[in-house]
Amino acid sequence: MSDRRTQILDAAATLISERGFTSTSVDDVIKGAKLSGKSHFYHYFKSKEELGYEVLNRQFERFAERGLAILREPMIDPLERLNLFIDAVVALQSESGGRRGSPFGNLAAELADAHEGFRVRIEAVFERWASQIRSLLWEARPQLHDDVDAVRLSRFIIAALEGAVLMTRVKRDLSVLEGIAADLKRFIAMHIRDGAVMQHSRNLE
Amino acid sequence: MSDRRTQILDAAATLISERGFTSTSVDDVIKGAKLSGKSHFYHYFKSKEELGYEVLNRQFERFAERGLAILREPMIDPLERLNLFIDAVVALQSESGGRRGSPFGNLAAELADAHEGFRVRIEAVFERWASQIRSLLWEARPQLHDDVDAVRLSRFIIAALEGAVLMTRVKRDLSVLEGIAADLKRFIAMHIRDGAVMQHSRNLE
DNA sequence: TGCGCATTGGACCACTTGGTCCTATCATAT
DNA sequence: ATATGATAGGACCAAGTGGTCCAATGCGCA
Repeated sequence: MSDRRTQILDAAATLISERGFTSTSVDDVIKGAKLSGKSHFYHYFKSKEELGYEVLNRQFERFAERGLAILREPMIDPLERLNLFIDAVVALQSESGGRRGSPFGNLAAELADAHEGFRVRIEAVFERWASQIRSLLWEARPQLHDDVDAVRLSRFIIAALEGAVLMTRVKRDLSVLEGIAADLKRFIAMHIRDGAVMQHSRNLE
Repeated sequence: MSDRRTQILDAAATLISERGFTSTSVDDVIKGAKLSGKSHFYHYFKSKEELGYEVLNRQFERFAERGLAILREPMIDPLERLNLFIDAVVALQSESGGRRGSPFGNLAAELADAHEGFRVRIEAVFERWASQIRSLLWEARPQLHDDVDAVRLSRFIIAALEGAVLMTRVKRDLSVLEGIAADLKRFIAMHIRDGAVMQHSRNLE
């Protein structure tokens, strides 16, 4: 992929995460990516919409590198991985100083009702995310109560994190996210079978 | 307050909850409220911004009627009230068929970073909401573990509900919200002191 | 040398945005 | 009778929107 293209995508990603999709104009993106003019932009993207879709994809891939990779890590106890994943979400949010949360949550709230194309794509993002957590829970099932509903629990985790990121943004206070993350871990721990021990943390002791 | 004013506010509230604040134009509101023209609108509101603020206030008051009133209900066991409150949020969402969630969550995601005026007002809404839950938890403290942190727990409840509403909107599936609501109740129940019983449900048996 | 893509730069398009201003009509309360 | 506020309707504004088109340059690759 050409250099310019990614440059445009990066600039757009920043702007969209700051101001939302509708409030980010093509001219803003052009300024942000230091292009010479409209023709230059439309040389790479056929419309603003297409730009948005590609930004969404890229953002997901980036997030996948950091967040989902942790969920898949084969050498660590699955439930331990889940905690690390939650920590990663907190860390990601910290980087922007508590502002601009998960780019998916933002776009979801902005466009879920208004723009079907985006809604479907965001749904797919959440689904891949959820399925990764589900398979992790499946892997951890020896340590979990028999009645744990992986579908429901995975949704709960995502919802709690998205909600936490949103509140953190509104309150401009990272400790909100930290507190919720800690509670979420406790909620997950609630599903652990009595007497079950994390396999890896035991080895480490 | 004049009839027209509330008519405009109602139309605006609907439009904003459907398409967001930035994507709702003054002309849209004028059409929605069946006004004769711009001058008619600006006869009642000095700017679109002011309109937005008043819509936010109204929406909060309306929500307060339904949701917060339940939290205050003096004749019901506090923890039972909390469950009823969660049910009310689910019911509210059901009315719009799983679409357009909490108007605060929507506006929060859209404007928290971009528009300080809205951010502050939304923060105030969440705070009043949280404080109502906090005082409920305080009331319920005889039934709760000593180490329950009311501030954190109240935030967790709000975050989980906001996140749940968001996911429900994205997935266009009300059962998502219902599942998360059920899990949230279980999480709250986790904080109940061993042997404690809900005062009122006992009376009813 | 020439082909094709990348880049530059700007004119231009129809349309929408929030907002102002002006005039005129109508009812109601003083 | 008169002032006040609601209603109506339209002209107008500067600025911004996404998007098109064109002409002229680079620039490397065959």
